[in-house]
Amino acid sequence: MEVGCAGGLEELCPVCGDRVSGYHYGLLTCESCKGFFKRTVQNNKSYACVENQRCRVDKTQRRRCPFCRFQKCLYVGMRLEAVRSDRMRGGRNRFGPLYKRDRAMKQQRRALIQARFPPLTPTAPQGGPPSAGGFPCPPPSDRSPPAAGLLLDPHTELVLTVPGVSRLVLGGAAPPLERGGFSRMFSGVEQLLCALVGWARTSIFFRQLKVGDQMRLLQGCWCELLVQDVVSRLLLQGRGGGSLDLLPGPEVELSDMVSLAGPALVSLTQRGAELLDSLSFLEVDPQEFTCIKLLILFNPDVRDLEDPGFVAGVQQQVAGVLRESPLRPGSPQDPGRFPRLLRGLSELRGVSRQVEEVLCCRQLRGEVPGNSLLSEMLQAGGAAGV
DNA sequence: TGTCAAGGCCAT
DNA sequence: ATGGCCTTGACA
Ligand SMILES: [Zn+2]
Ligand SMILES: [Zn+2]
Repeated sequence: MEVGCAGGLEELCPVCGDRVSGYHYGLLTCESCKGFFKRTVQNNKSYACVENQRCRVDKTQRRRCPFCRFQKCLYVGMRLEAVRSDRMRGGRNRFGPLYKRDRAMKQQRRALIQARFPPLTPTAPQGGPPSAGGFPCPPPSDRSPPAAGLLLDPHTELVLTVPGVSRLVLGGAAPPLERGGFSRMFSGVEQLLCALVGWARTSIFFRQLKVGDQMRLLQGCWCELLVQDVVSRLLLQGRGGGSLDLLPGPEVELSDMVSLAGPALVSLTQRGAELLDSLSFLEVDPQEFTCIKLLILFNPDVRDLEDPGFVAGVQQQVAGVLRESPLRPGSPQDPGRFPRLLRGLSELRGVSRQVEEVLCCRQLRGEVPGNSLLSEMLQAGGAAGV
């Protein structure tokens, strides 16, 4: 458990809460989680959880369930790529600059905080906000414009470029499925998933949840977020140009697709096309897409939430913004628009279920690498019965 | 040349 | 299998 060294950083390991010993595989962690992550990835170990993937991982219980420990490692952002397959020692990797920036950021923030509050600052993020009433910044009193501004986080406009995902998820399968096709898509999905987790964690409401609830929400909606992200990117990029060239997939004939990928992907492709059609007709704008993303994330129906009331509260607020937001400055509010958007959302959920099914099949065929975020998400979803 | 994250070692 | 401590080595 680490011999105590005075002074040093007062930072805690995001996985188990033990003392941090430096940057390891992408972020500050303790020595034991560093070793655990290394062993797991190097030896390609896979664990099973005898509970429901919800075990507490802290300094005293971290050895009890390696599955949940590793799941948390991935969740907090430890990077598989930082484990060297050639086992080369020493030197620096491509995360060096990231560590440097992170250090600078922390120091800057520390200085700022100390300047403001000389003696105080125990750095309290929040315990558990009660329910509906406890929103810190925006009392729902104000009218729509400021509320919208507070709800939308700055990462909204982040555009992720993930080659291959849009075509494979919504546009059917690329022909060379057997060699490289899926693994290319997998890596795209993995990156996107990682980015989506990062996006969620920038949300101020999301950060007020306990980590357990954060994970439960993401395990419940990762695939919907994935689909939504791809859809919104296609629509926002495609507007202005010819619409939706990507859709049937320029390279693959429908008949080829049936023989190559089976009917499941074809029906998925068609549903995806329908979804894109209806949303493109609605001309959903980026702000609305962000609201939809938040509605997807804050789903109070997810099982076993510790604080479903808070999640429901956020959901209602976001829905309110979406319902009342003044759309284009010129056009009047259309009272029928909000229901149509919700209808689109439920279509999206249907597509998501099919995508998840396809990915799940891939996993059963052993095509999804273990030790991946995608694999963890699929396992959690399957175990929960969704 | 010092730094410090990667991998290795080995008592527990 | 775990985790505290050791060695390595690209980069500044
Ligand atoms: Zn730890
Ligand atoms: Zn567990």
